[in-house]
Amino acid sequence: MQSIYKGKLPLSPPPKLAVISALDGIGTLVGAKFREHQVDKGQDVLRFGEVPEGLHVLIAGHTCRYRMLGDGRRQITAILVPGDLCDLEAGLRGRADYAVGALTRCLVGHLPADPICDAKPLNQELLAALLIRLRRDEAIAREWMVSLGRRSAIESLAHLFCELRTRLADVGLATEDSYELRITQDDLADALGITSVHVNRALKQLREYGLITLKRGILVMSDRPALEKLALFDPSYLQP
Amino acid sequence: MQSIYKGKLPLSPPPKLAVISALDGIGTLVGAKFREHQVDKGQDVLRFGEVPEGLHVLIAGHTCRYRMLGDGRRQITAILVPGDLCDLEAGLRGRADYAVGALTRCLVGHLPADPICDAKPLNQELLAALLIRLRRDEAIAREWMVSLGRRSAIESLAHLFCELRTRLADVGLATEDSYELRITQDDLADALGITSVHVNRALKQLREYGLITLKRGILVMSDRPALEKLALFDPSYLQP
DNA sequence: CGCACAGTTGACGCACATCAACCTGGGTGG
DNA sequence: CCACCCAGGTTGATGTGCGTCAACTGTGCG
Repeated sequence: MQSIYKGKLPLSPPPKLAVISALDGIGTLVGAKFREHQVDKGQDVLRFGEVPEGLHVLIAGHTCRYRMLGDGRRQITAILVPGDLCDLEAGLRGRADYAVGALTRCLVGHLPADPICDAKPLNQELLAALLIRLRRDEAIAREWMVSLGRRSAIESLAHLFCELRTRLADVGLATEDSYELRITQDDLADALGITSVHVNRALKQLREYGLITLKRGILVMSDRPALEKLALFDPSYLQP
Repeated sequence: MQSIYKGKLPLSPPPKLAVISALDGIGTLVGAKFREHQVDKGQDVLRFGEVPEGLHVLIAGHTCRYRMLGDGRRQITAILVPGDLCDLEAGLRGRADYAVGALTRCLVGHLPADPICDAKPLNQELLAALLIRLRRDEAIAREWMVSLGRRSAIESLAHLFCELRTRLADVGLATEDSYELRITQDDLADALGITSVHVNRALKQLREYGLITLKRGILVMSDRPALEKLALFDPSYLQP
């Protein structure tokens, strides 16, 4: 595991190979030219209601899908890791019913034309690969609903840490028990449906239990089995 | 709006025409022979971890997707209405990471062979139709996450009622302000991530505010605009 | 060196959970 | 046809996990 950011800018080469290989079935994309650009923390990759042009692939950093309620309440509905498609199904048709924002400074690949809808005849392999990703996204969404509805704050937090480790390990960005996580407690709170104050207290608990340490953006699972047990984590939903 | 059930058995013809027409793009399915069978309340249409054979279409009644945690906690991750595919993406490959259960007695259509994966070359229209449904399912899941994480109990309940009205109206099973809803408070609780006692109190509040009545399985929205406002309901996520 | 943002902590309040008792209506069987 | 039965609904009393408010502390960056 290496830091993506040395100093201010992500000038150290992001681990592209692993990420690109994560785009397995979407390999055709790699052939296509896609333009990389940097997005600052807090910026939107896709605004709510926008009709996205093409596809956005996250290459380095973390983005999220989120929705706002009129009075300022925010719910993050997905946290994306390198190799993920930010606006997976938004590109399929119509305007997005969610926004995509950057949780850290990140590097995003942009494919201007939409290769799914534009290609005629439809690229079958691409479509199949897309279906697999849609399916995985939905499985993750289901698991988040379980956390939001039926897990306690500390269980939800532990579960999120376990899920992210698995997903990051899939693209070579996590070891067996650690990874880089530079997301603020405010953002974690909006993902878990609680307040940042309570995220802080739950983190403290996990630390006191000797399950994790989280310092300077590096998460270490000191006792991963115990953490997974506390979280009621069953990774089968993440398998292809 | 007519009752599906007269007496004990759903012998009155379910509103098949509307439901079938809801299968728009999946019209090819209608050509195929699919076997109808009845499922009693509480029975599973698909068990957790099972590899589903073919597809299940809900024709009458309500089913749900749900997940159990080891200690008995349950979270319903989707409520399905006639015209919906119960195991939409489960059929695409592999074992289901959720179960599908009947919330009321229902009528389910079963297509034994999987027309998506088996057909070679892939049926493009069918696939496109399936993508649209996947996309809608995911939009609904996102909105549920917003409810679970950021709406109060009464707002979530109101929102669910609004969502179901829209979805049922799409298949001709709801008027502008009423529909049949024979789901128990226990099931509503597991969908909303709260307890049935609290569902009861939230319902009482909505009744006292003059927004709804719910008697003998008939939900009437006495003041739909006010209900939608309370729920922070924006139906755009349900549009195709 | 100091600003600004993120994290930390304590006191207190509320939404929702828990427990337990009681009600209600429609289905069933004698 | 009535009397029972029991799942589901209703209500009150009390407990608690998380929210709110507010002050303070670290830490990275200009």
